[in-house]
Amino acid sequence: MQKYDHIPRATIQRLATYMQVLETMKKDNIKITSSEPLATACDVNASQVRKDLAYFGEFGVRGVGYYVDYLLDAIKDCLHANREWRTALIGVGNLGRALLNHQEFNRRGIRIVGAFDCDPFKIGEVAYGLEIFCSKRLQEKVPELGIELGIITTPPERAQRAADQLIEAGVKGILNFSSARIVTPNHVYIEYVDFFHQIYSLTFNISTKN
Amino acid sequence: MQKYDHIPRATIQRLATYMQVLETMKKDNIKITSSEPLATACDVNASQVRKDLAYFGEFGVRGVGYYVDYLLDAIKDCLHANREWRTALIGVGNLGRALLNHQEFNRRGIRIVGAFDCDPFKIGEVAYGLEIFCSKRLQEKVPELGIELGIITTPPERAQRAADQLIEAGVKGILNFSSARIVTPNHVYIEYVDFFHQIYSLTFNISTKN
DNA sequence: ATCTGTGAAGCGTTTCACAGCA
DNA sequence: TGCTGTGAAACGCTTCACAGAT
Repeated sequence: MQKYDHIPRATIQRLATYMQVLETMKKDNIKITSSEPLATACDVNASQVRKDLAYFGEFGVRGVGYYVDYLLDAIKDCLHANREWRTALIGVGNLGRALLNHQEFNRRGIRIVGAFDCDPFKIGEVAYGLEIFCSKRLQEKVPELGIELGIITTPPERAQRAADQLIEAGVKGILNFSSARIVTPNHVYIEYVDFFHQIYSLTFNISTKN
Repeated sequence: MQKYDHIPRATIQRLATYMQVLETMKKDNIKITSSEPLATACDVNASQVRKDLAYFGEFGVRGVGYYVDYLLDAIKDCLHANREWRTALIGVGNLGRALLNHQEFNRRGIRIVGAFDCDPFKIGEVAYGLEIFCSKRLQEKVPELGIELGIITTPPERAQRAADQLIEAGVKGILNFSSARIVTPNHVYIEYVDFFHQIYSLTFNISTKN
């Protein structure tokens, strides 16, 4: 797929942003765009957009720009966002339930097909159409349901154990919503969602820049 | 506070991570640490930790390391995380409700003191102890309640309008959970929380690195 | 004429290596 | 001796400037 062996992490993040903006353009029936408006919408430099895309191929037409539909598909291919990813969620508390009910996952091909928790009071309950299983059953359920991704929404003190269970069961990537840092082997990717980081970025900037 | 005029954005993000790790150490009754274990826990280089801290001051003791309590306080000061930030939330849907009920906000001094929505069926309802007001009343409520931050949990198509209302009412920073890109004037800071970016980072890495 | 794709330059962050201090 | 704090080197990402394509 890509032409280069290493692609900056920041490029991957931006591709996801371009995807979002292109989807909005598509909805607004915009057929053609170019690096300049795309860049403006994403708060980056126009050559940054072109360079990011160049890591993966040549998706534009010189003198014209980019066909929105085509570029959107191309970016989805780059990120492997154009297929389904079967996913397990561990920790059916407030946040877990909110995510189970979050329609955007389905719309984007992230299919949450298993819900797990270690609280005996929750096990067996059905939440948004999914039976809640004991976390110990990940071992059997991950292969059975063809699960590749895990989402952790447990309290922080249970996050590492949840991760260990996911890893042992064979998932390839973990999205961690708990505030705990987690150790994974090299072949299992981990990403953190901690919006307090962004909040502190706000409080820092507000307080510092006059 | 800080000794340098410009501090890398990445440094701020990492400080938030150090804070998290130090809080865990504090809970585990660890009194002294050093750049090496801190770095390992955060998946960064030890000199990165020292350099990040050096932007703000000298918080360590040569030959000894860092006193956990002291360093934690110092970092909180750097990020202005050691005071209350009165906050408004706009968009009381699933995600909005999950956040209103999220105890971590209180624990960290982010006080959500106003809930707003433009759906007439929701206005007047009480969600987790907060009466839901019409978004139009931000103008009056933001000064009245001393609100400085705004959290947007509306659907994407209403995000810009929500932001405009927050900005006009005088908030200084916005945390946007909707997938829409938002335009703000220079004096209003905006941060995006879009975990699909992280998901795509996972799907990309899983698919690419064999 | 216009906008992409890209080598090279510029710039900012990360890492190194070591002086400084307990 | 051990660990911090820091100038300097290394590195990688971003931006520029322009050749190339329509």
